[in-house]
Amino acid sequence: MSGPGTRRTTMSTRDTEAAPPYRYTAAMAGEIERRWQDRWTERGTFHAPNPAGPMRPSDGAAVPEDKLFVQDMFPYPSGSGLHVGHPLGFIATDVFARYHRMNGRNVLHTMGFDAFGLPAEQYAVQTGTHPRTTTEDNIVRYLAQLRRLGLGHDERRRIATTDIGYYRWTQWIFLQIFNSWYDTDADRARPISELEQQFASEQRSTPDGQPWAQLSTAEQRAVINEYRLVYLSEAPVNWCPGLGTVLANEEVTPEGRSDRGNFPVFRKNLKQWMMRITAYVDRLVDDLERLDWSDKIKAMQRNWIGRSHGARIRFPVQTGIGETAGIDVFTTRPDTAFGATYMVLAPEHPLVSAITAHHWPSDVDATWTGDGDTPTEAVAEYRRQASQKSELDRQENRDKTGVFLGVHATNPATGEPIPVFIADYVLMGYGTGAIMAVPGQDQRDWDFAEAFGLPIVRTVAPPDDFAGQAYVGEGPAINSANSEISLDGLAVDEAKKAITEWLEATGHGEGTVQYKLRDWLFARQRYWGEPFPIVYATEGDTAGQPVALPESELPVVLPDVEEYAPAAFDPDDASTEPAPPLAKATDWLEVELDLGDGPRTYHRDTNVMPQWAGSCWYQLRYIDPANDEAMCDPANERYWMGPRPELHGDEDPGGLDLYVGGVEHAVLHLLYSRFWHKVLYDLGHVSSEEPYRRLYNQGYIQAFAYTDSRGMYVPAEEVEEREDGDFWQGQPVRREYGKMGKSLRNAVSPDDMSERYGADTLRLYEMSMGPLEASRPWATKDVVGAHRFLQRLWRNLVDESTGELRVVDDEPGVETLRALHRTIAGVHEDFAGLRYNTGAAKLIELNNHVTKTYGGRAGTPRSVAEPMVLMLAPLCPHLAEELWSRLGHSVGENRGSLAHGPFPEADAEYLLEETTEYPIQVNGKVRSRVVVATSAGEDEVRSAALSEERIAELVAGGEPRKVIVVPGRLVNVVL
RNA sequence: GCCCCCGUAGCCCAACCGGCAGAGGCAGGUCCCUUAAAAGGAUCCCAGUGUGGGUUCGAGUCCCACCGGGGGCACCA
Repeated sequence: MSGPGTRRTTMSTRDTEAAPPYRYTAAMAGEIERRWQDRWTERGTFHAPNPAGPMRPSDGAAVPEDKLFVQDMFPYPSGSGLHVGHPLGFIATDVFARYHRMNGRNVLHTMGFDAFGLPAEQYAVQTGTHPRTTTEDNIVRYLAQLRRLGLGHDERRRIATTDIGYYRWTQWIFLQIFNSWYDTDADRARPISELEQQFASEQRSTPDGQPWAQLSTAEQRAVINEYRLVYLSEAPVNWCPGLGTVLANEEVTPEGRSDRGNFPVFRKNLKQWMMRITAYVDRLVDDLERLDWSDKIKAMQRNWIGRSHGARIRFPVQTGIGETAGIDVFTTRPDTAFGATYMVLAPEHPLVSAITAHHWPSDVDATWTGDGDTPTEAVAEYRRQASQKSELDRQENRDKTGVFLGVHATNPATGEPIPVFIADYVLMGYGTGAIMAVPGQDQRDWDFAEAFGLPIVRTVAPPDDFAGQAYVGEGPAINSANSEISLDGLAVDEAKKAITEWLEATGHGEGTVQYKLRDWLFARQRYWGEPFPIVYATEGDTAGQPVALPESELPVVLPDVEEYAPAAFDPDDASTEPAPPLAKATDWLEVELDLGDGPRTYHRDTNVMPQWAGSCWYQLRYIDPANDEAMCDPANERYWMGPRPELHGDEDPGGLDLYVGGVEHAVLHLLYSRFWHKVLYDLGHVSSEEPYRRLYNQGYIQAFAYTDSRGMYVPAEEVEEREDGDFWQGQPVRREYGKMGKSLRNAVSPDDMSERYGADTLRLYEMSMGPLEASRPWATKDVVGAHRFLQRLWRNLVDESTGELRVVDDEPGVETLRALHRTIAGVHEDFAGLRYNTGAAKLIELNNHVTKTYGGRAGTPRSVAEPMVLMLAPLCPHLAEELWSRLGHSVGENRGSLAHGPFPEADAEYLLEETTEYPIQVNGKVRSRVVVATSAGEDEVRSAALSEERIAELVAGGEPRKVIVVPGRLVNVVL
């Protein structure tokens, strides 16, 4: 009889017979891991005390001055759970936190959830399940997966952005920003009340000059609203019918589609909430220099902000009805103004209609008219065509097109008339939407000039051997003089300075700075997000004006609604309008409030905040998660995040000590978060000027994926790698490489790896497969190497057949002590520098030495075993705790846990060898070697090398030209 | 098109300020244990650093050009 039951019995009997009973197997690892995870929870091992509030030390002791705040970019709890790529950063921060905790620092490390977001909402739309239910179920699942990895989080500090107790403070911060304005003189945000005082005391005059006191309440409010850091504006925004919401610029891809979901995005004029991030633009750029971030991320932020210095120049032009208007252009090259031979406006430029001529000049060039009978006609047709071009069309087709407006402007530098065109290579969204075209020094202008037969004048002399068209490099100015000024002969920088002074003196323009960054569109017409703490009066002269709720009205809780969907829109239908789901929550919508002028009826704002809101400030809530009085006690913020110039230099902006996450948030989360933090700093709520002092971007774990002959993905797990190729179920498959996930059918789950090897093995493998910042391929077959190492280490300390400790009190030999202390010194450096791959290699090397030396003896000397276990602990904490406790540390301080140390210190005595072997090179090639005392001076080493037999032979009695001695390294004899 | 990063053994990766190319793991070979097997033990094998120049006593490391891979930006005035 052979049923499934019989078979299983046979196999398990075999297993138990085969493996010694006390071997470190996956089953034993699992048992050890669960046991220590329970102990850590019971004992609150990773609870980090705060200086103030409920988390201050229970015995009244002061918190250690030496602290470390480590943070991961918190995950969105998706329905598909974690794959082995996700925890790479989580494990890395855990190792870092554990290492520093063992070295006596007070370490804050926890993890929460970025739990508002589209997937739960879309699932709700499909199934009717409340997004909160889906979200909370997913969080439970994530927590189980995270727990299994043995992450040493302070679980008291977990938050989810969807917790009402959390988003109450997100709303509070919104109100702080709403109730602030940017004082450009003081270069900081200030409370709105101070602006009101300035108006009331006439220290500041109103925009139209009317005395403040004569304005009605509604008028006063309207004036104030224009200054707020959050404001409503009617402007072209990114409308995404496919998502039913508007989006921020940062959420739209270069192809003009939504970052999430890849739906088409249309420009549409809508009234929307904006955050005045542009007020902080200079500080956001300049303070990058004070941050310990990779150059790559800094470059991406600088790029996005796009600050360029240049000048604004006004070109006079006659309108169609004979009036003089001015076309403002922005240029980074005012020095080339003498070479501006024509002008171009963006097709959407507001001046176009006003200045377009009614008739073509008699001598008009046929290629300039776009086949229109009149300029008006040609312009209308060109505008129509331009509006229909998608972003992609624009990028793919870079042939220069445009039409002449039939008018000329005057180049203020030369005084010459120059023709004015519209062309779609000039964008309305950047600068002033108009350019002076300088074909001699700009390739785009050159291309257009060639297509339209326009004159080209060089104003910078290219080098003699220059063979290109437009010349954008350095060189002396030429052809650049009028009766008042000459730039000729000046270098580019000098010429810019000189012309800018002349422009300012003559009123033709002025030096200015231009940015690509635009204000942050902050509202979403979705359900699953934070409601705005804003209401509007329904009657009276202030009706329709936004009014901030007082703090006492917080939180504004998200109401339940019948329909979660914003509305079903055709993703390609640009004519649709946002229809927020909250507008349908009628009971919630209307509210009776007394906001200072008696009870009145208000209706609530129906927008919700974007997902980025909650992640803008979560580090502050980790610090003080249970605080009901404030988002965060200032004493706690100062301790965990305050500047420490004595450690980090005078320019230290403060912020948490290590932030690890993927590079994909370079211009979204990381920019928004810095902005909010700076507002909070200006308003005095935090002592740090930046949220994240040090940022480290981990690489991605990718994996091979396989497609069959039809191009369909097959489960990567089941693919056989053979010498003649890769096969799945006998058929050949093609190998690809990409992100791990469901769509490529190549995801590997951490639970599965824990099942097969234990979480410690998984942790060790992930940390040793390469440097943290590098992306690399996952290879399940390699995991066994990490497991074997742990088995060997276990075997060096525990008898596999009896379970007895095999550790002796003998003194280790000097070779072993040298190996040990070299390892200790190296591991310290590697762990502190996040180089876990080399740290792990050093531990394996030491263990190999121990195996070789003591494997055949009665046991491993305790004085080697203990430090080895302690050094392993940050990487493989469960196994290390288990061995540490078996080594007899089960009682006493820290109740036998090594989580708080000690961590071994290297003894300098064993780091230096008594003798050093020097390789001896002759003309750069190693010919021999010689052993001398480490303490030997250069001369001794030199003579030892020269008197070495083979070298003496090669030198053969002559005088070497040169002998180079590199102390501790080598000797090179040059003949 | 422009900018940044990376090319070291069959594979993943080490190599400090330029100083003996190899720490570690996978795969492979041989042997041991074993009726057999491996997630056991021992041991061995493997490249001259993408290519071509240059600087240097000496280059994986610095410089130049090119090739290949990855990423960012892209008609930004």
